[in-house]
Amino acid sequence: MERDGDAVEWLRRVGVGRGVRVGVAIARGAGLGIAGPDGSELAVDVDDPAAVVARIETVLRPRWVWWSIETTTMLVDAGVRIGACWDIAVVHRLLAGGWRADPALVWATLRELPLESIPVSRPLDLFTQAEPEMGDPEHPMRPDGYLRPDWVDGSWAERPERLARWAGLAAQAATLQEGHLSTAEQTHAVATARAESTAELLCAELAAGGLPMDRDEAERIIAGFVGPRPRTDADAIAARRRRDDEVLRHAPRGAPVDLRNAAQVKSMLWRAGVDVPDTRAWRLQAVRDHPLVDALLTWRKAERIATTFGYGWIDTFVGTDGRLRGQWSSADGAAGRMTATAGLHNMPADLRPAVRAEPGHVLVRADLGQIELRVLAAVSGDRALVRSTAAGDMYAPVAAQIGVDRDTAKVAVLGAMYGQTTGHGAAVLPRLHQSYPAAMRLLEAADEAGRAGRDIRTHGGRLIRLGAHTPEHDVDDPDEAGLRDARARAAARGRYARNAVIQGAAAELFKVWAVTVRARGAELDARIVLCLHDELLVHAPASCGSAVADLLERCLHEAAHRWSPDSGVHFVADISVLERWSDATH
DNA sequence: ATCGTAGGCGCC
DNA sequence: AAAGGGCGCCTACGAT
Repeated sequence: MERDGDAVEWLRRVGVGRGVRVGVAIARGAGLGIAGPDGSELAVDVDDPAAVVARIETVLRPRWVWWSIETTTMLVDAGVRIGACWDIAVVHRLLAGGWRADPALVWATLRELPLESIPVSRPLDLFTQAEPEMGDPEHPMRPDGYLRPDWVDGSWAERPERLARWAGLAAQAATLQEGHLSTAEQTHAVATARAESTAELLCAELAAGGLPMDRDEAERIIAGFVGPRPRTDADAIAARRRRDDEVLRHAPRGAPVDLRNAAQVKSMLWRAGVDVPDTRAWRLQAVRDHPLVDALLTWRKAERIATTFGYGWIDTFVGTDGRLRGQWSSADGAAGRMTATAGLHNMPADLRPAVRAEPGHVLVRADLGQIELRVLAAVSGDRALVRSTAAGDMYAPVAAQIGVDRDTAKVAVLGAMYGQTTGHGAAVLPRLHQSYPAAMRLLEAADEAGRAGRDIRTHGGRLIRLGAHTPEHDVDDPDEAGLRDARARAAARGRYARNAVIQGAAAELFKVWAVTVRARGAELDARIVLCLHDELLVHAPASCGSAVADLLERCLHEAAHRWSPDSGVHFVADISVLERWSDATH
């Protein structure tokens, strides 16, 4: 191991250039460690490790390898703009499923050591003895192959030499992970791993940057639903009372009703002559001509604003700079879609006029058209379905092919992807099978795996864990209700798996698109400010609006090619340059 | 008092 | 015969 020296020169010497993986470990106040592709390590004792990383990034543009989100956050907070990374925790979740992805588990998994025996550090007390040291405590790995618990718990960050070894270990872990990905049956799992890693970086930037909001406009919209901002608690209670009374004055006389209690609402409706199995909005919509029901539905909408997207929401999540900030996760625990808190992913359409470009800027919005159906074509390779992706509106050729109207075709296709087999769609399901056999087989195979409790992988190689669930035939001696229950659960797992292969693959393509836009948009000063499953919102200088729109389109085709090079599937996006998010013609 | 669950609803 | 997936966030309620 070397110490200090010029990091850029050292990395050049060990063969690092654009896209070459470089292990890195940083800790404020303790410097940084970096590791080259040949296994050599360099310890750098500096006060500002982020600045060193930034300089290396500018000159060499490597692919940074790190253990987890802490490094990502530290660099983003320091304002360092990283081009490409390999996030070991993110790749571990992709390969192995589950959420836990700390270095001890990742390393034991990669070394194929028993996971039950991963050592943990226990505080010393009267009943435990200090463990005898195994091997050299200055090295992160014990002779038995496991990582030292004290290193995992944070002593890797104590000195530059340790940081260098930690970085070297990260580089080794990434190489092992790449090996596993390459031998998986998925051909493009390595590309997915890279994109998923960089998506995690994008998430840190989204959390730091936020979504530009027009606070006054947001408050105006909220006021329209729930009245002006209450000045006192008594004010708030009175306003709430007034909203409740608008519903209750239509209610039959009798016991007082708490509108926030579904059971009481249901019985109130029954007393008013409305008999419903539950009080969900889509069910009540059918009987909206009843004044009580209409008042209740109006109340629910306002209540949503009052409780979730009201003044409190603004105060909590919109900063003084007018940016709405939440936490972002690059892959949920199920199929791997991005998630966000602070209402970023479920902001009511009514509030979207308040999402607005800053002065001198525009929002460029792009959303993918029929992404799940196109993804189904790509992952199944169904020849007929792939051909129909040439159309801007895929449902047109599909409807023509199976001989039904467009709406029926759409319901049938969505039903097949989500596991719904009743209603209009189910009737034409046999025709879907006839016309698109490979696509339907893929969905059925996933469904079957889900029912049987067999793990599956998405197109990009993400493990969907299904094995922890008991298959129905394994339940011993069930009673009738128990059997019905077990079957219902198995069917639910089937639907889950059926959906996961599509939703998960769509999420992978989306992230490749997003990180491509992130990379190519930098020179236009275009920043992604929102990712919404099939939609990107980019904030850019007004002079770049049309250039960014073109970029989004080009990046989509580049991403599709990278994610699924030989599928021949055509992806489409609806792209517009806007001042407000809501200005899009929809 | 703190926790998990259920019903509900927003978005995709 | 019947069966729609995911997420976050709210409230009420029952268990601990």
